[in-house]
Parts: sequence; structure tokens; C-alpha cells
Amino acid sequence: MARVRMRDVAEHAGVSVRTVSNVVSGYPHVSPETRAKVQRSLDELGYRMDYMARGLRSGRTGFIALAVPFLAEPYFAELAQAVIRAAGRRGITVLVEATAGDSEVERRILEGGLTNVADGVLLSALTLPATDGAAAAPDFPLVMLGEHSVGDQFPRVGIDNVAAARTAVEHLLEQGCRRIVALGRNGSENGRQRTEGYRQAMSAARVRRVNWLVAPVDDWTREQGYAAVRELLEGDGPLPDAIFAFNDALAVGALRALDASGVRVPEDVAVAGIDDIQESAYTHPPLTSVAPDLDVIAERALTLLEEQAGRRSGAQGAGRPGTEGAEGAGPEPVTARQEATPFRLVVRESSRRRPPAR
Amino acid sequence: MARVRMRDVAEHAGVSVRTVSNVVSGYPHVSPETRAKVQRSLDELGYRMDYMARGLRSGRTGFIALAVPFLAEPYFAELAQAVIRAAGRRGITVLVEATAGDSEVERRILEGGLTNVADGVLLSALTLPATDGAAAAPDFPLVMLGEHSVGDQFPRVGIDNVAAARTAVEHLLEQGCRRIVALGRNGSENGRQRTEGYRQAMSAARVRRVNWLVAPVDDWTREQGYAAVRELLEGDGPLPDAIFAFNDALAVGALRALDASGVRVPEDVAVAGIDDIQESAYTHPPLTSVAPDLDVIAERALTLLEEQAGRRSGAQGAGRPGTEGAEGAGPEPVTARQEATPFRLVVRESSRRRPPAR
DNA sequence: CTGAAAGCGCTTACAG
DNA sequence: CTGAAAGCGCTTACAG
Repeated sequence: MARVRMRDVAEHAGVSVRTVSNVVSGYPHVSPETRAKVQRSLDELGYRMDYMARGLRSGRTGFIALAVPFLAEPYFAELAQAVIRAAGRRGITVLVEATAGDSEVERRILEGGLTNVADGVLLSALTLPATDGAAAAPDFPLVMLGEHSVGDQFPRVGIDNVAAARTAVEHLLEQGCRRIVALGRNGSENGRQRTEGYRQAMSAARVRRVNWLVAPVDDWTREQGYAAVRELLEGDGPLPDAIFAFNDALAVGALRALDASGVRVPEDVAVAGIDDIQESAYTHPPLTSVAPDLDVIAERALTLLEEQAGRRSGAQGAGRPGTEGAEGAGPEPVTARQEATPFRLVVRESSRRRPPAR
Repeated sequence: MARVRMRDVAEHAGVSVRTVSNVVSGYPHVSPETRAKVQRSLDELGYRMDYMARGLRSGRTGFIALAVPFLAEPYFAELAQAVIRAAGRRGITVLVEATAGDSEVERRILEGGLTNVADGVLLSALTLPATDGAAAAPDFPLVMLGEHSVGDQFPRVGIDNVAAARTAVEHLLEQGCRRIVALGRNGSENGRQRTEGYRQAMSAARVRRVNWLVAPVDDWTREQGYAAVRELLEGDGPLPDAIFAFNDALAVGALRALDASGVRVPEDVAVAGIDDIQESAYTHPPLTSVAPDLDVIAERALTLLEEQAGRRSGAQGAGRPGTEGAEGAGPEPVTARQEATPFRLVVRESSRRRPPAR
């Protein structure tokens, strides 16, 4: 019951390993009879590819790495799920790394810490300042995932943060809200962009400055949303009539704080968030949110990764040829494509203050 | 800027690759001067281990595979997070697979589908009937994770389902509830065990049979919890005075259904679940739940995996030696250890009907 | 404590 | 369309 290698299959079928390899990897030019014969041996012996060996030889591992800050945050869990599903469709296995939002860890990944183990890297950075990595474009396939962008030397796939935020705030304005809190500023690039969307919407609606409210937080978590809104409610200013949370986790925390203080939603305060995590359909009341299309994000990210890999290794995919003397024209500088993916506003009870127009 | 190999480092430092390998892998018997010299070359050249090559040679990949049904389910996301964290502490990288609860996929994993890529497998099976795989103990390190058990030929790490369920129901009984719905029966082994816990608690409290209520579901999701409770409320029987949900996702759905129907929690109906997912502290009202210790589960599972790997390869760890002629005494039958990990009841507002005893 | 060498299981030009 | 052979970057007995 020892390990079955290609050589064993070849002997069993009476062909060379080359032929077995061809059959296994789906190389088209194999005679049907040979293929059938080999397939029979494959099945009979229960052959299973050794991916390590293939990876060593071909320079391709069949893995991609996905690095997210926290897998336990619903948004990232749902994103990871979408990536794993999309990768599965392409026969790619996903290696999940949790960075804990540690910029040291994120930097290491940007510097290629995962390249020996993965053909490409999907990084959902949290803390990396936009100036970082400006020095060098990576010499391996890399796509930034989700909202955060690190300068623009890397391709990124995600929604347009400014537009998403503007959409949410415009919706609140349409409900008749004026005194709207922007909940979530925290010094991140993403936070700046969502603040900008808020600003644009408020400005376009000519809301007076006295009604522009900002509640800063450390992280975009339920805890922070709760704490920030508690503080707001305990202050002596007049109540806001709406809260725009920079993500749904913050909104969930905000809803809990409002509930605990007996503030009615949406009658007293309307609430909207971004991400449309699954939880948001079950809050009290159900949460209005801007929904990114995670499947589209995952698909595009993988496509971009493949494009980069293709560009890097030439047409026929010579993998890791010998001493790599002639590197072609060298890895072409990847055009930084910042793809904005579609999103839609999902209106639920938390912001429904006016009867829907018929 | 070609790839730096051990050979390059060896030349640069004026030693053999053997020595470089020794330094890199932390082999103790290297003279301090040599070590320092090699280290300098390592740093200077920016050497990075090729894990594929090491994996091929040593028979050990440095990966473990974690298979869960859905990464987007909070419980599994939090479990995965705990596993990744624990693995990181041991220098192990985690490969995450999503089975979608497909028994075909789960069976394939049980048959070794991931062994060529991972040193061990952590499987959180959902649908596998207990009879499956009874045929053969696996010939690779495998630990079943979480609540589901597939017979007892595999080691399993998780809470005692019967005890956890009993604890939750006993708590509801203590609150004065009598007419308690068991929400979640679905034909799974886990479901049977939690039903048994319910039965034990109800029976011990001598609750009359007319008050034993069961609400079956397909999956343990928010959707199903919502639908089942809607149906319950629309029926013509008297209302229950408590709902024991087999997990928190079901409880979240139940809370939403009760909220939508204007039923007050906990005054009219008390609610308790199992899992204590992060979301549960933010529901309306906050949810009482039985909390497993995911960090303990992850740690124990990894330890068990290592024990199995050790048993399999002999003391000095000869990896994959030659033709493996002498397989020792063969892989010893792994004693099926069903480790019950600790849990605690977290009481929140959803079940607090009586003033706490002082 | 260190070197020279074999070999892990694959893929892939090179011939035929 | 198929074979024989080299080699990917490591680890590890075997010598010394």
C-alpha cells in the first residue's frame, strides 16, 4: 500500500511516464486507446498527484494565497468564501493567511513572503499606508482585494468607495434625514474615501455644516460602533437623525447602542451601512446596506492574477526554465488596474422613513 | 535578480549546501562562526526557502488542511480563525477548503484527497453519516473538528453535544420556562445528540410531554431558524415560552421572526442557542448561548495531528525513506480519542426572566 | 562539525 | 504520438 507514483502507473500500463503525465495533465495529443489504457491503470492503482513534486518541477504550485486581516470578521469570511469558490472552479486551492491587520505581516507579504508557496497572492490589506511599497512593484502576481488601496502600483479589485458611500448617504438624505453622522473615520485610506463620499453627498444636498457629524473609531468592528454611538448618545448635543456607518459591523454595533438606549430606528434615527453581510438581514431592524458583488470581485481578481502570471512566463508557460538566462523582456511593469466592481443599495427597514414611491 | 538557492548561498559563504541547510533548519551542531557566516550570506542574498522542494524531499509540507462546510458561516469562520492562529504559532500554514457540506467532497477528503498537499487534515464534516468510512481508518493524520462525529474510528475534538444542549435547556427551565421548543432537528448526528441533551433536561425536570416541542429544519442557518419560527407562530397551538436553538444562527433567525411578529423576548418567549458567535452579543436582545472554547479546540486538534504524524513516521522522522521497505509495525491503529473540550454558558438578556439570585 | 552525492516525483525539451 | 533522460531545490544517510 505504498505510495503510487507515475512510474508505477507507467509500468502497470506498459507506457512511459511521459505518457502518463500527458494523460494526467490533459495533454490533448494522446491516442484514445493509450489514454483509456492509462486511465484504467490510474484508477486501478489509485494514483494521486504529488503536488509538491509537480510544483517543484513546473514552478507552478496550483495554490494561491489569500491574506485577510481577520477571518472571523463576516465581511472577510464572506469574501474568502467567494474566493475559495471561484478558485475551486479553476482547480486552484486557496491558502488562507490571517494578517491580524498587522502592517509588518502585510509588508512581508508585499515583499514576496508567500511566493514560494503560491502562484499568486490576493491581499486584503488593512493598515498598510498608501506610501508603502511605492518603491518596488512586486515581481510576482499580486492583486489587492477589497476596499483598501496601497498607492496605485498594484492592481486592485473592489467597489468604488467614494461612490458607495455617496450612494448610502444620498439614500439617507432622500429619506428626509439631514443631521447625519459619518461613523467610522479611522485614518485608513478606505476611511478617507468613504468620508469623501459622505462629504460629496452632504455638499450636493446643501446640508448646513452644523449638521455634518463625524464619529471616529479605531477599528470597523461591532464593539467600536457600539462604543462610538454610546458616546454620541451621552453627549449633550441634539440627536442626529441618521447614522451612516462605514461598514455593517459598525452599523450592527450602532443598532445595539440605539436599542439599548431606547432610541427608535428608523423613526428617531435612520441607519445605513456598507458590505451587506449576511447578518444585516437579521438585525433589529434589518439594516440598509450597500452590497458589493463578492463573486464578481473574486472572479476578476483571479483573472487578473492569471493575466499577470501569463505575462510573466511567456506564452507556452515555460515555468522555471533552467538558469532562466533569457528572461524575455523581463517582467513587464504591470499596469495598475484599479477595477471598480458593481454594487447596489439594499434598502431595509433601518432607513425606511418614507412610504416607498409607488 | 534570479531566484536564490541554497547552492548560491553556499558558494557565497564558502561552505557546502549541507551546512546551509543545517543553519536554515536550525540544526544545533554548527559552529557559531560558520553559522554567523552563513547567516550573513543568507541575509545578503535574500534567501527564501522553496517549500515545494523541501516538501518533496522531506515528505513533509508544512501545511495542514482545514475543511469546513462554509467559511461564511460565523461559527466556522471563527473556528478557522482559531485554527489559523494556533497553526501560526507552530509555524504551520493552513490550507482552507470549503466543502459546502457536500458528502461527496467530505468522503473524498476522508479517503485522503488532501494528503499529497498537507501533512494532516482537520475535517469539520457536516453531512457524513456515522456509518461512512467505518471501513477503513485513514492512513494519514486526521482529526475531526467540532461537533460532528463520524463513528468513533477517528479522533475528534469538540464539545460534548449532549451536555451542551442539556446545559442550555436546564438554564431555560431554571428561568421558569416549561413549554420549550427544540429548534434544529435535521437528521444529523449532531442534531440527534443535541436533541438527546434536550430530552435529558426536560425529562429530569419532569416536564409533561405535551410541552415537549420540536421544530425541524434543513440547515442550521438564520434562514431556517426564521422560517421554522414563523411557521410555529402561525400555527394554532399555544405559544411556547422558550426556544432552545441548536446553534446561534438558528437563534438569530428565531429572534428576527419573534421580533417581526411582535413577540417579546424574553418576557413572552426566552431564547438560547449554542456556539456563542460574536454576533450573538449584538442581537435584539443579546442572545444567551453555550460558548465552546475555540482556542482549546484548535490547540488540541493540532496536538492530536502531531501525535498521529509522529506515530506514523518513527522517532527521528525519516520522512519518506526510499521504497519504504520496512514500514515499522505499520501505522498503528489510532486510538479514537473523542476529546470533549470545555464550554460555558453565557447568559444574556434573551433568557433572563428572573432576577439573578444574589 | 562539514562535504560530496543520491534521490524525492514530477515536467519537458529533445529525439525519434 | 511516445520514450529516455535531465533537472527543479531541497534533505539526509554516509564518510571523513
